Amino acid sequence: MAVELGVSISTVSRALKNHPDISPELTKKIQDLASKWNYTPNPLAMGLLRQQTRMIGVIVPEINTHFYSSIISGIERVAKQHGYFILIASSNESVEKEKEAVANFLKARVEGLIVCISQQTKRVEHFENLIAKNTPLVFFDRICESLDAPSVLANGHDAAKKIVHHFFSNGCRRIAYISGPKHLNISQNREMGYFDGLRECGLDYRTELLVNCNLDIEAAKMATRNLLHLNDPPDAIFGINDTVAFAAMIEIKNCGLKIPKDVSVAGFTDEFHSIVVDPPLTSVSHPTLQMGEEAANLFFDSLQQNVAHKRIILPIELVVRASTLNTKESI
Amino acid sequence: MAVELGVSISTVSRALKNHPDISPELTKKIQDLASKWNYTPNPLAMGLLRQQTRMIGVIVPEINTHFYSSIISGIERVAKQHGYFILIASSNESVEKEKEAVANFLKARVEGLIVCISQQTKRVEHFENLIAKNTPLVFFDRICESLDAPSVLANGHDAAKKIVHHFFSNGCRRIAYISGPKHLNISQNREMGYFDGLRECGLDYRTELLVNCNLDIEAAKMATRNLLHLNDPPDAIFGINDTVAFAAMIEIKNCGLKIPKDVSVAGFTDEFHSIVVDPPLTSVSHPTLQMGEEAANLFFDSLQQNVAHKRIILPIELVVRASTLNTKESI
DNA sequence: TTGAAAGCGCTAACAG
DNA sequence: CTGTTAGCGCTTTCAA
Repeated sequence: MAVELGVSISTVSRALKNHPDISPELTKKIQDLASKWNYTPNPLAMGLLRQQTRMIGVIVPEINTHFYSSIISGIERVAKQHGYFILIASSNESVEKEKEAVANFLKARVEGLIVCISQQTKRVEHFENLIAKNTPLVFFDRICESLDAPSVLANGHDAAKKIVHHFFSNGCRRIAYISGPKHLNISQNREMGYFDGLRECGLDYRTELLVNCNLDIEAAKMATRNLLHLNDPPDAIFGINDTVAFAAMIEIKNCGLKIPKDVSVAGFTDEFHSIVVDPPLTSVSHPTLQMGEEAANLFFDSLQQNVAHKRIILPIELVVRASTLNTKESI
Repeated sequence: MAVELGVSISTVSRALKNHPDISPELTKKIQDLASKWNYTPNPLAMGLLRQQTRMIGVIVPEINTHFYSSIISGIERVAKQHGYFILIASSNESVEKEKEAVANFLKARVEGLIVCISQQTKRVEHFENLIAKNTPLVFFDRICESLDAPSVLANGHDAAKKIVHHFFSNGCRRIAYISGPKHLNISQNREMGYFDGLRECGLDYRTELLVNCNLDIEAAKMATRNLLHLNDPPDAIFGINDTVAFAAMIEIKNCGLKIPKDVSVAGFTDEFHSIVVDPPLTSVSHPTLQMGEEAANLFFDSLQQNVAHKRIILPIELVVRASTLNTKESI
């Protein structure tokens, strides 16, 4: 401490925060010395005193996908504005790892959590505990419907509906949807949109064209293969996310079929990857950065407990590219 | 504290760490109560006492790319094994943001840093300071050659050489290399490999076929366009990383040329994206997860200061796919 | 075998 | 205007 070179310890503390009680000259002298030694207050001491760590725990199913890593970017950006750091853990789609991550974060005394639940997560005691303890908790994308917590989602219902309409107006009549695990809200929302879309287009819902599969490449490839081997195979496939959409594209090509001539494909995907695949993929924009930012905003809102638990539903936009642009013979 | 329900505060502390001085029964009683209340020691108090935070700062140019996010995964994995957390900041390829991140991490009292420098970074005082203060510092992928710090790299020299040889044996004779900023070690290493490869194949180095560009999509597209508009345009392009390789693919197609018939393409890319583009991209495997793990290992080595500063060079592997498989007419 | 007390770095009453 | 003191939660000598 700068005690040595002037006065007492608390004077320094006060001077550093421009306390009006300290004489301007002294204040200046102390501040100069502090910046010369580039002193910064020890956050551990502060944290201990105030019982706050200025850290947020973030749990995602995977770190190394564009989707989650851009959401993390978004969270990081607003966390930084508030002078907070984020700690990141990935559940690898496993409930056990998710629970473990929650426990670790609690040990580390994060001030709250921002999470996207794992594919496996059905029981949610580990989150109920947090809510009971009044720990700020925000969900994004995949949320726990049973829990009263703030959350951010993309409008999957609208997305699926728009895609069905788009397929229909390009002549597709046997529209398939590869969905995720049934219990996930994202699966359900998009399913509802799919149903509504079909109905509005006057198409019948055919059970075999809606498949639920795990959200990984292999499962999605398998699902695609099964669809293509139906007696009356689909002429369009909508994938619940980019993993699924890309897997479907790979598999369609493997079967010697052409996109979009034989099968149209669309999915939820980010700009860059949609362009880079061939043919460019018609997709619904996933507003990832914004989702991260909104999630972080909700987090800081609930830190200050100044709001009811909001659910933010982000609008999506259909971006039409070559993977669906065709006129099917059935027209 | 569990003082209330038994004895004194230091007894509890000891019991929790199975100190031999405490009677077994008391120990058990205390531990039971602790786990019932699920007590965990406050890391802030511990940190304050021991002057350690068990946090590592990680700085990457971007979070939301597969390359960096998988490296982060790798770092996270071994950090977790050591009971450490990682804090992440992205420089967005800007030196200023990089410096800011270093300063923030220092304020947060991380125990050290693991970093991949930004594209802009030429002057490195902000890192020299760390080394002077004996703060553990590890570089990966893009390193500061002038600094004596442990680091992990992929073998870019070997990669470039292998790619040139592969191009050559498929009949390519006008092999271009789109490199990054000259001052980056990754640009240089791959350039050297490019030169060596050309020499070994008996090809002349032609200045106009080696271009340095910034590592973003637009710059890479522009560089590709320029190459394609040469009087004697290349019949093969090697991109320094995936951003560049994909940008080149997009641009080649935009010009109405076929891959690989007119121009072969290869780059440094991860498995998944290489497969998903069309045609599948011949590429050098980027051992990202491993790079992250090794970086973290080096970090913990230098925390215990028990080693000389190592440089780890990870082997790479050429994976041949359709983007280069052809027989050029010149054969 | 256990308790008391100091101290990690800092802030904020409370005194002067 | 400035100094003293207590205390945030914990470990660790030093005493008992």
